[in-house]
Amino acid sequence: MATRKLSGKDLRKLGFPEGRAIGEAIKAMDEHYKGKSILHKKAMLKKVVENPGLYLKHEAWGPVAMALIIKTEHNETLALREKRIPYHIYGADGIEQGAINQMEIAMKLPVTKYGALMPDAHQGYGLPIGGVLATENAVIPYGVGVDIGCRMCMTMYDIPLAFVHQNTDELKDMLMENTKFGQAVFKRPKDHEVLDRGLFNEINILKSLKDTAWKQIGSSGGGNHFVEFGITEIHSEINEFNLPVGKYLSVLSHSGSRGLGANIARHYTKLAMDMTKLPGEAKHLAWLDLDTEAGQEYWQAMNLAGDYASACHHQIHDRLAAALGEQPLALIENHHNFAWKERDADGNEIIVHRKGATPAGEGVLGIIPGSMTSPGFIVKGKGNVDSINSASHGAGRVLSRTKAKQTLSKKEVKKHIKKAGVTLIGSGLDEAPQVYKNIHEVMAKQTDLIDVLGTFEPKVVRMCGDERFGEVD
DNA sequence: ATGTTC
Repeated sequence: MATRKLSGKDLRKLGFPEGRAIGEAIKAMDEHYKGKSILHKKAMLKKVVENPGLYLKHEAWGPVAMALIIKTEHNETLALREKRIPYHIYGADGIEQGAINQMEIAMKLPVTKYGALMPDAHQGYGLPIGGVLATENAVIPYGVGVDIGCRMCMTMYDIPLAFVHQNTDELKDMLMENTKFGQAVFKRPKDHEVLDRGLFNEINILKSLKDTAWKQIGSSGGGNHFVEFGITEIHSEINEFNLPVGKYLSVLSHSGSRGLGANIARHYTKLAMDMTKLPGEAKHLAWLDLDTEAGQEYWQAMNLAGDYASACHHQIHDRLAAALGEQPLALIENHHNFAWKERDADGNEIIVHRKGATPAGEGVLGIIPGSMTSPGFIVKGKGNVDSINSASHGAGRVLSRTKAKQTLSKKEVKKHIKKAGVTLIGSGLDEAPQVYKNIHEVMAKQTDLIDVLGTFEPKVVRMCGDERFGEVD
């Protein structure tokens, strides 16, 4: 039987309204009706569009039915508050206007209770990167971000530092063999408990993502993600790791939840935008009420993506620990791009979105990376209410990716990296050290938010991209 | 950020 793909036009003819239902139906046919005849598909689509209520729990047609029903029931646009709630900005003089504008809009949402802008802030989608937003009983998918549960992880080892200087090539080989960037994945992915979670079989969108999750586990992705060897220096005799003051060979990684988190983010953002219509300038800040099924689903899926991101880091560090032939002395990990249930000063529950911001509650440990040629910092939160217990998640960009490619020269960047004594695999001009703010200046803006326990100096770095670019001549 | 447009 001939089977061609049905187009959006075909679906409109069958009575599908403009909007997300068409996309969901095309996806459902791709996933569940491949090989079925055109007549069969059309008959099924007609039944769903005429009576979506019957198909809400259907494995294949549930998302289509949901999109059809939402389309017809929720259409009123909600108004923003006339006046924004006041909020703290850390290091306003170093933050681009676009990021501040986005934060001002977020502070006018009817669900917003508190907000703060971190010193590494820059413009993003919806909430700026470096934005912290506390809401009441609502979660904003784009307040969390696309790379759900993206995080930092560091392990420290009892290995003489001379090893770093004498065995650069060996460390490079370890990174080449034990990390995967871009589209690359491991031929034999390691199993992990997170892949066995029942949730993968309970939520439709997760069913379709389980395979991707299995394939990509332990990989790093692209963009600003990295895995690097470097030297950690512990400054204080009193530290959470019970380590003597001194220097330690360390592994530092930055990456997130890969395709799993990206698809969860995309799916629930669309759902939120259908359910919560907002004025144009605020549309990407659409939220899901936590009392709704969609809100509960997102919350569970977000937490799963966070656990998956953690599992990826642990596999990266497990592989490198095995390559080094040592067990780590200590492990530090913290995530950003996430929403947490916390309490405000009055004891009320708030939903705290940290989109590119580090949790910094009292005594909470975290890592704030600089760039590949400047130090990162092991920090301990002070629990400052004005920042909603948060700090920056890095130095922040000063050059956009496009600007970086236009203005920087490969030769100059390579020279700068070589001069810093850093060995680089991969990367590109858009991730050159020059695209980031001076980390020392950023740290100076947040002394009220965190204490510094130690520093990390990158030595052998791997990022996504053209391997020949990173090679030092 | 992402098998980078339903």
